[in-house]
Amino acid sequence: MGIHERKEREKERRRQQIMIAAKRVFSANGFAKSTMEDIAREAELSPGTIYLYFKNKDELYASLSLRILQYLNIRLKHVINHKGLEPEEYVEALKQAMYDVYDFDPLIVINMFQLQSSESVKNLSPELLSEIIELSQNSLGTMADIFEKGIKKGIFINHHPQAIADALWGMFSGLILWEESKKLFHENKDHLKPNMEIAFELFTRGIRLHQNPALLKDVAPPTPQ
Amino acid sequence: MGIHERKEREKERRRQQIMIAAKRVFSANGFAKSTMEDIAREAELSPGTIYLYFKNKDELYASLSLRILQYLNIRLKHVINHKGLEPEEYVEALKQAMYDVYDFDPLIVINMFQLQSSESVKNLSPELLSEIIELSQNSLGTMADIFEKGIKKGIFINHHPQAIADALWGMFSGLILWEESKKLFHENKDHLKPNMEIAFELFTRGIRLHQNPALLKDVAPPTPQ
Amino acid sequence: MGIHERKEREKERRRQQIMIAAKRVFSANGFAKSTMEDIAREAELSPGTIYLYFKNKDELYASLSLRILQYLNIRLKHVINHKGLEPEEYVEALKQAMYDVYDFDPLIVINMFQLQSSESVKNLSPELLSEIIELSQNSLGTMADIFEKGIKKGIFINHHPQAIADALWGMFSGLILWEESKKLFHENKDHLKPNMEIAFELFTRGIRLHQNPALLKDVAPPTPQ
Amino acid sequence: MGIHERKEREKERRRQQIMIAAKRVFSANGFAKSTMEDIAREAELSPGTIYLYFKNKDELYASLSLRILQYLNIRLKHVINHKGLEPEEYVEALKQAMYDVYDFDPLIVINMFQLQSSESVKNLSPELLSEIIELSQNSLGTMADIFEKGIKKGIFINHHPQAIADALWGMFSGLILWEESKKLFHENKDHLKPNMEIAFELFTRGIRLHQNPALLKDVAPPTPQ
DNA sequence: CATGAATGAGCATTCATTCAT
DNA sequence: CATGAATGAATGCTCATTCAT
Repeated sequence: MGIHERKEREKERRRQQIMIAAKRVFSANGFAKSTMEDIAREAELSPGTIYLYFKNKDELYASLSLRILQYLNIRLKHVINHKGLEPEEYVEALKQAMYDVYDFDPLIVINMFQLQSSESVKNLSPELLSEIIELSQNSLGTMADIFEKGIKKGIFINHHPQAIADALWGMFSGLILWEESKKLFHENKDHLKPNMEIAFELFTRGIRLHQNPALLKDVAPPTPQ
Repeated sequence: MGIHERKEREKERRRQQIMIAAKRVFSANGFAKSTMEDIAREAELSPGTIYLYFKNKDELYASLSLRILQYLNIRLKHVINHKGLEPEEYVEALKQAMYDVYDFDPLIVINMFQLQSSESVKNLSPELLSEIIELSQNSLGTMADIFEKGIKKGIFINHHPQAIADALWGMFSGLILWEESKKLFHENKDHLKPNMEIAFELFTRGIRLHQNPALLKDVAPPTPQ
Repeated sequence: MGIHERKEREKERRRQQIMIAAKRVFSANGFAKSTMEDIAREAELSPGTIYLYFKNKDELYASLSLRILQYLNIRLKHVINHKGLEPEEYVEALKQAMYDVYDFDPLIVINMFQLQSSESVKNLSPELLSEIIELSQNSLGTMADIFEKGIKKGIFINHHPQAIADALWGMFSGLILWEESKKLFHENKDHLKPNMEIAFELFTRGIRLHQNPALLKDVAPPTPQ
Repeated sequence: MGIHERKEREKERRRQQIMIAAKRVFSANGFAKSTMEDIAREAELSPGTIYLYFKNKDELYASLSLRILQYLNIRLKHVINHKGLEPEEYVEALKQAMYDVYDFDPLIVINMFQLQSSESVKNLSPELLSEIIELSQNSLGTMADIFEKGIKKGIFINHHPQAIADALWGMFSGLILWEESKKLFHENKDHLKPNMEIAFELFTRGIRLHQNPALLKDVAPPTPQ
């Protein structure tokens, strides 16, 4: 391994170190209430060092979104590359991929929505911004591909695949956000996984054209009162 | 009407005026990048005046969430108070209520999640905070009540009603957020309503134990290829 | 006097107060080593207040140059408006005007040259910049007009009037700068006035076509040794 | 040549390399807006290396002034050592020396005045400071010697020679500064040399007791209007 | 009540300087 | 010697908040 390559690797490690610290701080305090010094302290670096790796606070923030998108994208690629599965199996794999994304970084999905500020977008380098855009398009596109398989096979409901993908992703991220805010206000323990399980089940039931009676066995209707 | 009452009314009008301005500014720039002066200018008031009506920036921000929750709560009360409907009809009314919430204030749902910061919560008056908590619990509880009706009647899938309500709310707000961020990055026109329509359809299909063949007529499966 | 007018006047007073403080601080420490807090302290104001009156440090700095240019311009206008003088008398009045400029603000002429940085220019508002440019052109133009009178009358040497004006202004400001730096290094007391007196005498002797023997009486050549 | 001597020479080359880069950067951006990294990049060295040759930014800056003073001093020594010239010829040689200084480093004369900051002086090593002081005294003294010759011969006006030298130096450096600032603001092309030519002519006319009619041939008065 | 000028603590960012390699 | 990553103190600037009018 050349000296250049080692340096490059070291540099990447630093970026990761900073991003991990930033994730923690932003997740705990939100963007506005997190200071670069907080993040530096968490990363056990000096404030100046952070600016060697990230142009500014907004860009550091956005990089966290990029990171989760990259992971999502990779996981989705894996799913779609797994040939010869039935549509139902693809959806199951998709669900698992999304769970993994959640496990990879439960809170950070929130951040993607905080990029909502057009002021923030101004501070991002065009490269970073376009990378985020491309990855999010790719990811949703891959999800849509999965649904398209089922629709073509006549197993899933005949809606525009992209709309189905949007609905799933919206539900997924919305639930995470929702649980987070419940945690904040209601101090409830995280029962997100179970909730998400239910949501996914409802969703996949919803897209199937023909319900599988076997799936209903656990949810037999109560005796009407 | 007494003079006191008139004053009270006038005061409330001012609060509304400020909140409307705040909504616009926060929606456009996010919490961190919005200044009190921006809001004051938008409200055609002086910065000082805002502090006569709201304790601080965090509280003004949180008040927006309270407002949408109040509206949601009222609409949900209306639904549940409408006696004698079938569960399916309740769900349909619920959907309509949520659309109305979205129409009432399309962007502000986002704000509720920006309260994520525990730093922000510290700056809220206990009254405001508990009001928010109570209203959100009430709202979700009412939604759960609706689903419970269907479950008891054996029409809906037998899951904990609260979990179903959470899933629906997560999906609803997640979609709004998702569409917002798409607007920002992809400059797409808002096809949120259609997307939300599809999402709700999938969701309600998912909770029903027996699919209504009539509902499938528009979505007949394509001839398998 | 209307309330608006009084406010305007108050505002102008503040600007002056800040500029006086800024002049002192910049003169003592130079641009780089002067901090906005230093200036605020000197002005007995808070740092934030300065930014209500000046966009940034560069603009505050440049405003000092504008101020001296405004004064110079006014004084020069007075000279040229004084009709019916002989060219020699105009030059004498010009000299006096420049002395007054020097008395008005001995050190600040220096600042005009520190604007030398193109980086600084980028931070100036276009209005301020163009005002500075216009005033300096006006001032030099007026000076040139004075020399032109003498040239037309055949009393002064026939050079382009603007070049003569440039030479005079260069000499004037150069001497101030030179004395300043001598003060710094040599800790000499200010004998600028006498030096400037001599410089002006040499200069005016230089532009006259026919020397007035009377003027030489004080400077009779020493007996050759 | 010993190995030590070669090393010494190599070291000196590096110092020159850095100073040339520093000159460019400081001239373009001024002291405040120039960073050590800018200079390092311009010198194709690393920031750390600069500190092997210069104690700090202020000292690097001051060294530029020292350099020009050294050159000026050498040139002036040459003039005064040229025995047997007439005073007029000495002045002509002096003028040429100053032009050469200007050619050697047109912009850097400016820097000498930026040392105006007493804060900067604090950061200089006493040796450097005293060297600057000594050289500037020497240079001006040498110039004074030249004028003294003419005064003693009864050719030049009988003023204190040092005052005449100051006037000339002030005029010279002031013109450079003035042209520089005109370049910045007015975007004029550099007609400094012609302007300086005129200034010198006026000056030397001014110091001569008896005007040489031959010198006026190019500047015959226009026919009075 | 309303104002908006003033505040000053707070923060993002810079950059001269250092030092391990 | 040379490097350049890391430092962290310094500083320009912002902006939530106050308060005299």
